[in-house]
This record gives sequence, structure tokens and C-alpha cells, in this order.
Amino acid sequence: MTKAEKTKQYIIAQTATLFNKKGYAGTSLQDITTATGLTKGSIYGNFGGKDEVALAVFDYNISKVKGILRSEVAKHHTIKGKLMAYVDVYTHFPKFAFPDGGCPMLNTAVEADDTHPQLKQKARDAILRWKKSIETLIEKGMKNGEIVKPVDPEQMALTIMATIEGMIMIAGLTGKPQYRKTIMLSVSKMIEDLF
Amino acid sequence: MTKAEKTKQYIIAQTATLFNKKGYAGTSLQDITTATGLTKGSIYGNFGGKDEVALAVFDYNISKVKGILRSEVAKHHTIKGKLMAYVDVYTHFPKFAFPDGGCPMLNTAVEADDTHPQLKQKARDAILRWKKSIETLIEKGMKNGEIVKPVDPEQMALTIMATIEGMIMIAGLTGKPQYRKTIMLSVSKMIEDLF
DNA sequence: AAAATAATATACCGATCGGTATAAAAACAA
DNA sequence: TTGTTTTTATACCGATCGGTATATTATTTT
Repeated sequence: MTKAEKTKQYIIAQTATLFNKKGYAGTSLQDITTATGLTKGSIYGNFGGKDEVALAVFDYNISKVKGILRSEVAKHHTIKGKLMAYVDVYTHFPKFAFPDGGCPMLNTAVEADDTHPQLKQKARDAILRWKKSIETLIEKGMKNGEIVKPVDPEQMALTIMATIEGMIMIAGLTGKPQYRKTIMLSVSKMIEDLF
Repeated sequence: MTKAEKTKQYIIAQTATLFNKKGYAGTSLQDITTATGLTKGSIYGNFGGKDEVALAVFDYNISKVKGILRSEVAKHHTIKGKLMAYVDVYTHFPKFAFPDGGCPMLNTAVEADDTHPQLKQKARDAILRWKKSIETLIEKGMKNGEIVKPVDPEQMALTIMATIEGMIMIAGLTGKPQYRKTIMLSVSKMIEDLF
């Protein structure tokens, strides 16, 4: 890894929290230089502009979350266990190395809705991949006989995702950790009902 | 109503969509003057600053949503009907006079999370009021015998709210109206299961 | 209608915005 | 080690940011 490549990764890692907390419009070049200890020249030597940093940071944050979910899901070998792994991760949210400032998909979706098409596209892709992976799990469960009740995989996936994302918003806004547990308990019941 | 009061209301109404779409940090004084056709002097003659406009706009947007919900809920005289009115409103979301740019609570919650304490407080109050009103409906249903199954009103309220807010995010991000209907169908099932 | 008051427009403030040209320094290749 | 290329720092650009002082225009009150 060349020096520039290392610096690039360093900039991304140091500003990941920043962008996730303050958003794209709320994060200034000065914030970036302060967080990294570098100067504007260095930032622009490694990135084409603030946009490029933001896009790279989004990928970084998403892959962080994805990595956690993937490894937790892999620990279980039943469909039920794998689905419950999602509940586990989001119930114990803060324990995991989640990026500060909440879910990057939610944050980006809300901020980029009418302003930053590229970021919005990235968030859209991420959420559709997430949807697909839950759907696939449910479909496998139906094929291998684990899930016996008739269920629409898409509806189930969308509902689980919506409840989780809404939970993140409500828990973050109210500052009541109990709300997170309460809502996630409902999600686990939804999943339980499939079996 | 004095002239100034009229102008104040005019500024709020003209910038309500703006703030809801672009957020607090993303909306500039110039955006405000362009949207209203007024000048900075006029804005500052009626408000103490951008913050004051933003706070007033938030109240305006929330009361708009609240008014729609209240009138729809009032059309029904059973608890089930009243709860289903929420589903109705959010299912046919765009038909109603909702502020463009999505749910003001969600938007404000995400943006103001680490930046604007006053706005965050307003969003928190709004969501707790919403929670309370759903809880009260469920409690009434339990008292008058409409709801027979044992249910935790708080858990039910939180779960319904989370699912709705997550739906708004997902539907807005993906641009697929069908997702809204699919998720709201799940919410209506949750409510149906109470009776 | 005249005087007092309130509301709006103009012109400007310093600070910060994202971005760039260029020079100094560090890393690399020979 | 020397020469070349890449990386970083400095200094600056015009534009825009939120905000204000003041002049001008409406709106009230008398």
C-alpha cells in the first residue's frame, strides 16, 4: 500500500464519524482538516473534493455495518438463528462498533433526499441489498421446510427493515435505550411467528 | 391580525417545504428570501434569525400533520377504526397535504441529532406526544372491552410508530410507492391482531 | 391629514465556505 | 546519492454564509 493510499484510508477513517454525525452539508473542509490534522492541500491531493470524501466515507460506514451483520449471521446455522442475529445486532447496537451518529443509511437517506443524488443512489443500493439478503434468508427457510407458515418474503423483509430503522430514529431522538429493546422485542416476535 | 403577524405567517408557510426538504443546515437565508420574495431586512424584522424561522417552521409542519391525523381519527368512533385511521393516513400519504420532503419528525430527528438541541427537543416532544396518543387509544380499548388480548400499550405504540417512520424512509429512498403499501399492510395486521 | 410607529429594503460587515495555484518536503527510483 | 515523482503545506481566490446598521417606505394612531 503506497503512502497516498494509506493517507486516503486514514482520512476516511478519521472523518467517518464526522460525516455520519453532522451530515454532508454540515461537515466542512475545516472539520475534515481538524479531524485529520492534515491540511487542505493534503485532502485535495488525495480526493477530488468534499463529494469524493463523502462518498468514500459512506462506503466505509456501510461496509463496517455489513461486516458486523455478516459475521453475526454466520455464527448461526439455522434460518431462525440467522434472522435473530439481526435482532441481536440491533438490540445491542451500541456494544458493536457501529459508527457514531446512528445508521448511515437512515442518515444519508434523509439528508440526501433532495440534494445529493450520488449519495442517495448509494443509500438506495445499500438498502436494496439489505432487503435482498433478508428475502433470500426467508426463501431458503421456506424451501428447506424451516418456515411452514405462508409468508411473503418481500413484505416480511420490508417490515423488519422499516421497524429497525424507525427504532434507530426513535431511540436516538428520545435517548431512551429501553425503547430500542422494546421495539426489537416486537421484531423478534415477528420472526418467531414465522416458525 | 397585524401586518407583521401576517408576514410572519407568510414566511413560515413559504419556507415550510424548503426546510423540510433541505434541512436546517442546507437552507440558507438566500433560499428564504428567494422563496418569499422578501429581503433579509424583512426576514430579520420578523424573526430573530434563521434559528427562529426554523423552529417556527417545525411547529407549523408538525401542526399540519397533527391536524390531518386528528381529523381522520375523529371520523371513526371505535378504537379499531381510530387506530386504522393512522394506517389510512400514512398509506395514502401523498394524497394528504403532507409537507413535501417527508416526515418532519424524521427529518429533524436525523439532522438535529448532534447539532441543534432546540430542534431536537421539539422533535422529541412531538414524538412523545404521538406515542402518548396511541397508547391512550389502546388503553381505552382495553378498558371498554374492545381489545381483549393482553397487550403492552407502550410496546404496541412504539412498534407502530417505528414501522411507520421506517416506511417513510424506505419508500422515500427507493421511490417505490408499493413498498409503502406493503409495509402499511403489515401495520394494519398488527392492529388487526389486537382485536 | 399629520405625527408617530412599525415594517421593509439597501448596502454592508467579518467569517467561513469549497476550491486552487504553487512552493516546500518527503518518498521513491535510478 | 542523485534526480524524479509524489505528497503535503502555505497562501490565496471569489462566492456565499448569517447577521446588522441605517435609510426608506408603509401602516397605524392621533
